[in-house]
Amino acid sequence: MKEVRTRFAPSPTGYMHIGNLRTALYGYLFAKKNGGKFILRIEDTDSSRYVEDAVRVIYETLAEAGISCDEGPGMGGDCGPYIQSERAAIYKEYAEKLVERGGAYYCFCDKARLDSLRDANGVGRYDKHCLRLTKEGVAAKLAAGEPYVIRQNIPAEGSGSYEDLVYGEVTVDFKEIEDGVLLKSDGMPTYNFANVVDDHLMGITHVIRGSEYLSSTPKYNLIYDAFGWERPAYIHLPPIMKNAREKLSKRNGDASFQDLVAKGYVKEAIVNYIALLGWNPGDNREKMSLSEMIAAFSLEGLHKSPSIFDEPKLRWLSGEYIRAMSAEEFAAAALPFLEKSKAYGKFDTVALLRLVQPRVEIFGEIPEKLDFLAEYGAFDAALYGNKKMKTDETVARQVLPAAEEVLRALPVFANAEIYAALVALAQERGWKNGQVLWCVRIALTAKESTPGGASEMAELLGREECLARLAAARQRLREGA
RNA sequence: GGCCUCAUGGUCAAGCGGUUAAGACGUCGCCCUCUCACGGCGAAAACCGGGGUUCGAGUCCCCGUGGGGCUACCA
Repeated sequence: MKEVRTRFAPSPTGYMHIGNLRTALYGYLFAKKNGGKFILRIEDTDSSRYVEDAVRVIYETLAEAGISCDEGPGMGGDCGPYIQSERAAIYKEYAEKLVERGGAYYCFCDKARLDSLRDANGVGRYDKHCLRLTKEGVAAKLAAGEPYVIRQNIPAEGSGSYEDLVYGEVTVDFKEIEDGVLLKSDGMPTYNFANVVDDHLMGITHVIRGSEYLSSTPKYNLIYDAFGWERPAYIHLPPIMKNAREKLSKRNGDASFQDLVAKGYVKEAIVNYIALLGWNPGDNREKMSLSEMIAAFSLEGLHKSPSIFDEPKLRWLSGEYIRAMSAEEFAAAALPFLEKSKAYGKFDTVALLRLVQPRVEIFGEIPEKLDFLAEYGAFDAALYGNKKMKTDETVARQVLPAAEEVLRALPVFANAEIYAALVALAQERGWKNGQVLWCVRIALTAKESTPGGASEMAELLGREECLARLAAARQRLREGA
């Protein structure tokens, strides 16, 4: 059995969007599942669309996603170069061969003539005008230096069929296909030609790409056939949608992998989630590592219909990853986000992390969860009111001074001790635990909800700060009365 | 417009002729609980429509409807 070789062939036009990344991921999973190779190829034949830095973004994104390439630009491999703009001579050579084999022909028509072939709606197809040129005629024009393109010679009759591994049999009538340009007048190939030549030369066995190529694949097969090359297996993938009618795209301002990482989603969770968009492992597993995905990957699990990117579910999965992290792993990943919090540096970092780990789903939530610690100030006394805790401003007026005394006298100022002391105080004075704990927590934090209870907040703040805040809160209550 | 293609809860998605139509996210409720969160339990929620085929159809076929794609010297 031949070694499986798949490729990811992005064009460097900007961001690496989620759909693209999923295509890369499936190509990688399929190759690795079958003990094969995963190749990266840069499709930059359209110089007008080249975006500076885009290649770097592709490398970085793949690396961050944990997808490693076996061959590619700067990575070695026997089928290079892996950047199409560096392969121009190869395409020219093969285009000329294809002409000799009758699969293509020179075309010298200018834009005006091409435009005249189209109706008001821009619909119309090339009329094979230049196919009628004699060999000598072509040679003469070439010698005269006339600009030209090479067009594919699509049969006038018949149809092309192939078996897509996810969509099944696809058939397209040749009369639906135009004699498209294979080699542009600037000497560069179009995607329609370069992808075939490269996939063949690079030994690609399984072409994995978006479903937008579903109906143009028959014309690629015509090229394989004209050269006498073996056709690869095709695996077309449905798009990932933003909603029912719009594709996820940079144009729509939708998040890229990098954007999601910047928002604080766990990288592994993003990769895990997009793997699940259009594929399932055959059981109910959802949280899977890359190696588990490789082991479970199968074409049977691929879906045909588009799927909508659901950020809430990604959030949940990211949260699952965060909760599964060790404290050290969490600290390492969370620190850049923690540093943006106003509380950072003012309190014990380890304690801050411990508070927040079970309470965030993405790292980006960390600052907002902790900022209040450093923003303590006057607050509405109505915050003391909570019907379930059976507490209000009046209760607070009694509780706070007593709590202050207890905390001042406490020998060890730590969570468990503080909690025990406050509960004991409640017992002693006939208050409900909640009345004491709620009032103290509110006085200490000025927040209705906090990432931790009264005793945890107290420990974090430290005795001195607690006493100061309690005193201040008590003072305000007095003024309010 | 023509051609290709898709169609199970709000979302992801199991199902491959006979099921009380899984599961997950989200939503709601309850429990746990020093608030929040975590965790536990539970609920509501789906086969796009119409024809066939069949004893029997979410599952097969046809038509319609709706979505996506292609129809470039973009990929």
